[in-house]
Amino acid sequence: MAETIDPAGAGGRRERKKAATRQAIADMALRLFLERGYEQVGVREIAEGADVSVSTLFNYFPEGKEALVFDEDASNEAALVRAVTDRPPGQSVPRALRAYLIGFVDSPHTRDPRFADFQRLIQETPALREYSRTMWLRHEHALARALADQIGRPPDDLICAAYARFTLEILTFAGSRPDPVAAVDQACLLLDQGWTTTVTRPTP
Amino acid sequence: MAETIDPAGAGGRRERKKAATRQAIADMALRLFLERGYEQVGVREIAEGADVSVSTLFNYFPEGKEALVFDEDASNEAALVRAVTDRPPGQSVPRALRAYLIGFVDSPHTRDPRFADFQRLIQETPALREYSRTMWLRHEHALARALADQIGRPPDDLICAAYARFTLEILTFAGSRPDPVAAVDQACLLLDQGWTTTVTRPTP
DNA sequence: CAAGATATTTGTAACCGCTTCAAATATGCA
DNA sequence: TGCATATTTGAAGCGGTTACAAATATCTTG
Repeated sequence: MAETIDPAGAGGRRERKKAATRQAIADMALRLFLERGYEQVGVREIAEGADVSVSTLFNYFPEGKEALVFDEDASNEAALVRAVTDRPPGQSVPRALRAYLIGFVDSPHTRDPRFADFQRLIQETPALREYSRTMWLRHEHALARALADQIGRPPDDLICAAYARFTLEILTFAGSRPDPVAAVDQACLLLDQGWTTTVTRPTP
Repeated sequence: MAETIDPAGAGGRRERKKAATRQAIADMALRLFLERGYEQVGVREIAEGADVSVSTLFNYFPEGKEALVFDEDASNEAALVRAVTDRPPGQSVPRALRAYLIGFVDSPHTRDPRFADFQRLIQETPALREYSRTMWLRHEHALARALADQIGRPPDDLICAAYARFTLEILTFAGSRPDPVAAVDQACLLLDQGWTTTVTRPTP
């Protein structure tokens, strides 16, 4: 089959070149997007700038133009779920999630001015906003199941599903606000009440 | 200037023809979409079927292909806001909104099989789901202001904004569920708690 | 009703994102 | 070295969308 073993990480020359090419494309894309705006830069131009053909570009990013921006961003699902399951003892689920969400809008990484530009680009570009939200919302099921598991309800429990959806939606909401940290805070407060009072009751 | 007075409704021959053309386009589009699926039908074919040029089609629907499906749907903002402001005395805001939302997923209109097909088309087509949600979310600001107004907080109050966003998001959430009525119900329950306990406190 | 001012429709050409495909080209390996 | 396999490439094309100028239809006014 494909893939001669090549254990753990970057081995052959081939792999290295591939990684470099991918990087070159993503870098050029982001550079141009930040310079002149997402819509003002064509995929042909990016390919040109990265010195590859358009075919190659799409070979590396089959998910489309938007994906060029989110290369190696890939917020991972495991961490989200762990935030719930591995929370310090005594800490409530809403608290744990709040802490996790706050990390996205207020952390050392967030205060890097380059990250601010990046964030602004996404927020200003509807296509990127949508794409970002869609990616993030992919974790809905996993979160819902984790929540249900925590309180001993069936994996498809409606309350858990709704709470998961809303929780994830908090980030998109916050992103559209002048003060994202405050927004996350208030939105969490809102959901917190509903969760605790609803969950401490028996299943309907 | 433009528009000789022409009070209240359909006057000249021109207006009538325009309305007819628009209708013909939208009808043909929906017919084909339902028959063979949104992605399997090209805009050129729709124009052909409605006996207009592609230019004309886009002249009537500059918002793009998706808009062909939502012609004269246009859920109106006024009704949403009124659901809050004109609610029966003694009824809470969450109750009023719940009733309004339930109307979307459970009403005589909803049980028309043609509407079910329509709904299924949207739900099955990512582009249409997105478009629909975006349209619906346009009312966020109006709802948030109405809410703030009801409880005497500043128009840009964060809790009101969050509550408005989540409330509107309920419909998209419900749409993705096997039993939308139950979903609306549970989601409303969740938000209800947060609203009442948060709102009955003084501004932070 | 004839004209002229306006609005609408049309065809054409083109751009953009994206896909397909077969022909190079590069790489890894025996 | 030579062959199998990956990768890259260019060209051609599709579907959505826009720009534009040339027809065509409608309305208005004399």
